[in-house]
Amino acid sequence: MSDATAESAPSYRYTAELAGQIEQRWQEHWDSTGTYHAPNPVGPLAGAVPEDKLFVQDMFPYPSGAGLHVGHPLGFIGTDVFARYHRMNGRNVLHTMGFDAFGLPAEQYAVQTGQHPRKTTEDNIQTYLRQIRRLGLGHDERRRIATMDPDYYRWTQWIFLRIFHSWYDEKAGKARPITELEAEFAQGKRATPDGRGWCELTHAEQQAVLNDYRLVYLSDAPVNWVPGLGTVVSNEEVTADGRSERGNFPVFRRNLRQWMMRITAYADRLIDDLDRLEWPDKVKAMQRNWIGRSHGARVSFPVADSAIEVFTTRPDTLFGATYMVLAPEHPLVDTIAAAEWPDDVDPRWTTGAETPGTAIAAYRRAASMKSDLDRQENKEKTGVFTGAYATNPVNGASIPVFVADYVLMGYGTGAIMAVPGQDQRDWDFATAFGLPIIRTVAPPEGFDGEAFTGDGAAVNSGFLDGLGVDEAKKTMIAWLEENGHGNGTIQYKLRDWLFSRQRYWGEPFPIVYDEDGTPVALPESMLPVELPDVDDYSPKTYDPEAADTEPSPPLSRATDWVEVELDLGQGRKTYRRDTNTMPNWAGSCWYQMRYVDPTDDQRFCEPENERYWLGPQSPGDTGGVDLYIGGVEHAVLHLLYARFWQKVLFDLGDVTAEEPYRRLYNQGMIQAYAYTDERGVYVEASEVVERDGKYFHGDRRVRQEYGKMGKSLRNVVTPDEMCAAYGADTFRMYEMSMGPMDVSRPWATKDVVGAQRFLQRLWRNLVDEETGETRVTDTDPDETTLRALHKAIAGVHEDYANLRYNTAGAKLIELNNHVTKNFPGGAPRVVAEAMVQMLAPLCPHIAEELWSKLGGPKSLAHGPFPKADERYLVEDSVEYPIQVNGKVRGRITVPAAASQDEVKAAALAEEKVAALVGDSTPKKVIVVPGRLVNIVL
RNA sequence: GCCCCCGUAGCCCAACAGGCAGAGGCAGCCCCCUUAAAAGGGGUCGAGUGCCGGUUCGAAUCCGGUCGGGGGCACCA
Repeated sequence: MSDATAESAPSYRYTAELAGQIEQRWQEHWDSTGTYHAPNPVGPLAGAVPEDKLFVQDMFPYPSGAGLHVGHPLGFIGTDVFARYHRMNGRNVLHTMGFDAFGLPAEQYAVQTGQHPRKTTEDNIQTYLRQIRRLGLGHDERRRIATMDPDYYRWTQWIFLRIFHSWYDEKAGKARPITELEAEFAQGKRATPDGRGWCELTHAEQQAVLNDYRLVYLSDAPVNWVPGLGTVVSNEEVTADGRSERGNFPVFRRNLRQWMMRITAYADRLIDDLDRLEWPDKVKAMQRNWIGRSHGARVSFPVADSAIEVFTTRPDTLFGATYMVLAPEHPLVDTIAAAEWPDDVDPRWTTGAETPGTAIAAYRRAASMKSDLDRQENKEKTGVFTGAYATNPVNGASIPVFVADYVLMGYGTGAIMAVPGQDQRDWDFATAFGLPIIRTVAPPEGFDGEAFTGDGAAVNSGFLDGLGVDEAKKTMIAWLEENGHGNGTIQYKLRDWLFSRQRYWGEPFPIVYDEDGTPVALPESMLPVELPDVDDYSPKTYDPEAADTEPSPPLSRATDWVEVELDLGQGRKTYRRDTNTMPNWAGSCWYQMRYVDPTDDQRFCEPENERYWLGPQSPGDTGGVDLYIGGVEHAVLHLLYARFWQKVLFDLGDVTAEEPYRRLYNQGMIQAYAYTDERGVYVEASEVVERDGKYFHGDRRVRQEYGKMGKSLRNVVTPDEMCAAYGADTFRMYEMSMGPMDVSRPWATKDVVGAQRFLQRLWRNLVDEETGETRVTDTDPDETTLRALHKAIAGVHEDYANLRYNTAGAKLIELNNHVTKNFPGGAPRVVAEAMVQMLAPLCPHIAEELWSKLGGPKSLAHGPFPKADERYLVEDSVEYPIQVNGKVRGRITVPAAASQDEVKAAALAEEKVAALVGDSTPKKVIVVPGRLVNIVL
């Protein structure tokens, strides 16, 4: 048998080939028997549902052309193990995966090749499906969805209309149907903006009023226009240096008529409800930071006939406001600017210009030409005096008003009161311009910094003197409100969500415009509004720097589609369709609900099914997906938008869950080494060898880098290669044992063999490699083995439940090593069965195969899973290490039931310890039950 | 600049809630099987927890400082 070639491994050794056969066979079996179908309470997928359910979800992938590398499935396998563990323990588990199918790459490919994005995307989806099927993921494939399917985006459009037909009632603190607002106007319960009666307004005027309340509304406010992409993008899609996240093009602020989602109405709830979620602190912090709630006051500073409104978080420092600053774009700049400089003007304030007017114009021009990057990198304070003076309301002081670009139009009121004593930016400006600095909070003794931002007693502040910062703020706000100079207020960084894109490959808006240009919502019966075919998929793109260009979306050129004749209740009329598409985030804002009811054509999700899978599980619970795994890169965008939609639908009574994702878990990134040669060109990482700590590609010395896996770095390893070389179970086992799920770590192909060897050993303990027959025995395992077994069972339960797959795997290896060592003739049946059951969540195929070899009745997918017997978890006797002054000096073994005094006596009697203690009396003897004894001399 | 996370054998990682630093894997070393080979079998070696200080009978674990790595935000008033 052993004298032939390399093929001469025993016929039933668990090799990659055998693993592959087993895996394919079981995948087909699962498929054909619908093993992972999870029944719904009602509807097409209805079945008998256990009360105990679990909804596990992966952040669904955008199917890119490159397919998956080994980093992608980490989370997919993680959710699968979790799902399998709970399914085996009797829960009704919903786990599936769909595709975030709209997106720019397919559209760009279409622009280049003319291939319809749908075709590209469908092909890519097939690749993804092939790859994930090979991994043996237990998905309910009946629930697969793709956001580009009209059956799916019909409901995305439907939800858009629900939001469109709603407004936020601040008093009630929730969204309500817009018809109720309209009724309030019509009944005169609510005044129109200009005081006319509702009936006196034209239809278009009425609609314009309602537009200002709708949760999704048309706005002419400044948006981020990216000529290089030919589209606008949201604030969240603009990087810190003012460029587009996609394509890295310059972004320009332009006033364009666009759809906005009134996410700001939910700012408080989006922040406050974070406390109710089981999410990583890091993600919560990022969301809080993004929403940026700050408490403070609005204060009005009179200047000539008008007044400058400022927002400040430090009203307690008002007495130290020695000047004011307006953003260059602030509308009041022109109003208040003086015609001439005052006689004694500081030359630093004028930039040498003849008049304030010319100085301001020059400064504005210079500011507008500075890119955001320049403004950021160059923090030198610049500015120019307006020639005007404002009055500080607390003390009547006359303070100069400047224009400076360190104040941003986009935050607060675009104007500030400057308190150099308590704000470093103001300090810097004041120093550069020779402005007075008044401290209003006493810094601690020995403070040698500039602006002091800490807590302390108020000074130079009239009626605030002596108060701490918090108390002083309250007192000042009360004073401002009493005297009509301002009021306490809350400011947010969060802006409304720009919701239109000038692209082809996205959801069309279910909106048409009438002859007045008033938007009209299409009735539900006309959904979906399907994407028309076009000749040219590209929006008109421009020179990236051409700020003054206009968006021209591809749909606007589908003239037959744009112009429609419809009867929308006023007889047949011609309307124009909205030619924008929704942003890529729309489809992922609600997909968990469609997973629940993927084939329902009456509702986006049947209420009973929603309540069962996503509803609150206890009073105060937010509801939502039980476990949501994905990368931390979606911390703000997707997760904030999805929470917002969820809350609107909750307010409208469409869903019972207040939050989409009750528990969130971020998987770590699998990174990899990459190598560059002397020219800096990447070489194939798999061909690099290490010699004496140096790296070589052939004979050439190469340099090692560490980072993401990517085609351009030539360091991609695919799950396909790994499955071919080792089998899917080995690959799964390896990925899960590399470390905790949330830790990023380097990929190491050479380590995969460890997982392979484990499975081979386990297989060999149960199966004769020569004959394929089982070799389990019916002998009763000894006490030690039973203890090892039940300890493993208890530990593995806990590890699986807490996503600690690396330690669960280690415990299985440990147990298997015990079997190898103690049962060379084959594993005792009870141990073998439990081991296979415990292995199943991690390595489902080999577990199924072994289970059936052991005579298990059917698939292991729904259990059983072993339970630990308490009897074997408690020890009869315990070994105590004896420390003398904290160092281990000896050991004793005593019955587990021994009292502390008995343990103490035994410890002191121990030979080596007794020698050390000698005649002296120990100061203290500490007995930690079950752990150790420490004798302090 | 502000905020957050992480530093344990050559490498990836364990150590429940302060209690014997090691569960597991890779690599190394030794032995076995083999004409030979290894994705074969058995065994074995290996760090005092980045550094300094504190609390404690006892610190990888808690506290303060410091160094190194990673991430987020960034003229947000």
